[in-house]
Amino acid sequence: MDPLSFYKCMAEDTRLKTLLLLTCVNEACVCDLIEALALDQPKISRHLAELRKCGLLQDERRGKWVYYRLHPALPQWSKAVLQETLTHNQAYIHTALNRIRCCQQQNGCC
Amino acid sequence: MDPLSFYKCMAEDTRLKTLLLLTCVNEACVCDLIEALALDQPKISRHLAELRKCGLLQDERRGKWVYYRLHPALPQWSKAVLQETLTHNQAYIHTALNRIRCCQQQNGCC
DNA sequence: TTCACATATGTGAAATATCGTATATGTTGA
DNA sequence: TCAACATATACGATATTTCACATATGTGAA
Repeated sequence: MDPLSFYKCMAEDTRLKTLLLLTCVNEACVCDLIEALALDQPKISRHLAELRKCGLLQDERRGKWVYYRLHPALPQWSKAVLQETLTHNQAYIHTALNRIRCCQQQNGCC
Repeated sequence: MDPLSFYKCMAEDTRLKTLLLLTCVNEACVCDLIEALALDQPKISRHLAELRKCGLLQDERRGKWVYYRLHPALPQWSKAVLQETLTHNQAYIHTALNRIRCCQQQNGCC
């Protein structure tokens, strides 16, 4: 994971929020993210695809749903960067975080 | 310093290297950076201007030269991110770092 | 096998970022 | 006041990113 591609991934609102959410909640399916970020499906999917292709996210299909999480092979320094950003920028993801937690409580996905 | 603008600044090669260099060497004048990154002057200046406008860098004129450093008011979390990135990505700035140190040893600027 | 649902992707348009070149500004010393 | 140097910026051209919309793919249930 070279630093430049890493930060290019972080340099867009949807992707940054997605990465921070997944730093916090471990995993989420696409429909969780659609709800949490209040965006349309193709937009989310496209950004997820980019994060996946860059090696930041891992996807796993379970039945009809696809779950995303931070890639386990993500280098320690980039995990630390994500964690530091998350911890000190609560306001930035506050709304999305609330929504995704709400989503995930009523289990059954969305 | 909202995280999105911060990471947009980090998402370009010249700017990322500049930020990492200044995390390491405290300050540098424009001509140091031109040498270190082996780029033309307008390109460096333009990126420095952007980093300055976003509040990441502080500039200070001393005679003919303008010195840049990380802005003292940069929030702690972003300094930590820079430091973490620098520490674990030596290869990425190795060449530029050698060049700028060489530059700065023969004092008199460049 | 067909339908409904979840997700992914193709495509061209629009927005944004970056660059090359020329030129402007600010400073020092003669 | 002028010349030389360091740095900044204006501007149009080009490259890159993002988007909207349509459509394709994959899955489970009936």
